[in-house]
Amino acid sequence: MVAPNATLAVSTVIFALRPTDDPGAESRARSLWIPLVRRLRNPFDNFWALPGGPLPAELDLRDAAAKTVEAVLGFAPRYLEQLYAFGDVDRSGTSGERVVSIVYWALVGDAEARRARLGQNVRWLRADRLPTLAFDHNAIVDYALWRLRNKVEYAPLAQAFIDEPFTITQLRKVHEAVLGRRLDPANFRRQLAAAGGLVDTGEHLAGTPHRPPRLYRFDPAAHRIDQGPLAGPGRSPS
Amino acid sequence: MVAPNATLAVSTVIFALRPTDDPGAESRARSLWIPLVRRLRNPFDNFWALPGGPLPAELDLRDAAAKTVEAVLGFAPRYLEQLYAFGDVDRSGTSGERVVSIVYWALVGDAEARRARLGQNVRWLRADRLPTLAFDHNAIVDYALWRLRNKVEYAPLAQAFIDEPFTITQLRKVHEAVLGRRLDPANFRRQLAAAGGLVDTGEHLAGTPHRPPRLYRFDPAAHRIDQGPLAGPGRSPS
DNA sequence: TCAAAAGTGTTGCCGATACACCCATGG
DNA sequence: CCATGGGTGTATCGGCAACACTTTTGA
Repeated sequence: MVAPNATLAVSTVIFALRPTDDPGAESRARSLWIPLVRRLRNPFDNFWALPGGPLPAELDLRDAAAKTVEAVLGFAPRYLEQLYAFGDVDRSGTSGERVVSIVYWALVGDAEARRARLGQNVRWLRADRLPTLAFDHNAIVDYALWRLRNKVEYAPLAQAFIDEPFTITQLRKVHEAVLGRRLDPANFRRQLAAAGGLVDTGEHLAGTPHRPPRLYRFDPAAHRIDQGPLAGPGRSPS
Repeated sequence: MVAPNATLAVSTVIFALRPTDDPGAESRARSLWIPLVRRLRNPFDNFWALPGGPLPAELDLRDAAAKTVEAVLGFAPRYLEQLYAFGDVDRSGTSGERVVSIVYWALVGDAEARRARLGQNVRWLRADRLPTLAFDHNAIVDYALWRLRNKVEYAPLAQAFIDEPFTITQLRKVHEAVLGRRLDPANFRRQLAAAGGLVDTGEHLAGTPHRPPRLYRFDPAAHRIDQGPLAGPGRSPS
């Protein structure tokens, strides 16, 4: 038997799509936000930090991350994937004890995030305009953002942000918010159809000022999202 | 201060290219091999396992993985990247204590691997024909193999297996061994040139029974390989 | 009937593949 | 001069981006 040799923490970068809330932006524009927790002790007292904590002995890593999301927002994430393990000796600051953090990233639904009641020391902050965070958390968020922006282009992640049924344009707006650029509606539609898994409900969204768009769902069987090496089938070894 | 809550281990999947050593195969064919360590105690007594051990308090995660390679083979890896953190509660077997393993994967040079003197309880095994290993190590190796085969197609990994200078064909043979399929020599050459970083030494390899092929190097400045979120520049956030 | 979004069609470009072909050397 | 691998050229295919165009609704 070997003695424990470091504190193991699990933290989570939780992404939600929320109104941009910017003086210059359009009123309906949305962007990526992250809930962060204010630290109440040193090191980094009063700095914002990723939610998380020591790994509970009875939980798998993934379950610990899911539990963090529940604790912060009150509901489960729609998507959850391990990001990276950060464990440099000096990452707790010069005087702190050594902590190895296994970081997950999560996506939560639009409607749920709107309803969430955040605790006293929790606040939503824009993912791309963060202040200096505690520890190495700025670098961690940047990496999670990079991963999200990459993966959304080839995996069906965007569906996690919105409810079913949805219109193609709603899904496109999610992609545009994540990627930060406009996408061609015609080509987006074709790519989406080619990827498979899209199911036409036959219904249409009413009340728009223009032609009513079709409403779609995703086929739950097809295109399950890979969330790690043991979650196959998907991109992982079969 | 929080009490340590689990044993943290670092293990490494070390890939080397070695002669296939198969009755049916061509004499010059090569394939992927991994050094494994025989366990000398329960659980999984006498099973083969990935090299590694508890995280030393004074080492970064990456350095711990590099040190494992040194300990097993006697030299440093040419490439090293974090693979995944495995930490399910029951992964140590039903009776074991909980261990969270942060797994790295490494590539080592051809010539160095040939010279390596393995210890008593270490042996090279074919990566794609492994027996049942200890713990969840079969799944880990499969995931590392999947990652290697993916990444070799878009990142300059193959150079890690061979010495400079090299011929295009030598590099192509590495790709073919890793991917397990033939590649078109003409197209491989063009893809490689388009990727950039290839430097013609102006010299030629003599002694072949046919037209002497050109010898190349890689430009060390260009195309540094991304080995994680903090190793930029590369595919990570800049 | 007009504005604007939904949805379809068409074209051109670029990269990858397949494969024809010439080059250079040892035997 | 022949066999063999080194190396270059080229036709074709398919995916993707750009954008023209038609459809459908509310106002």
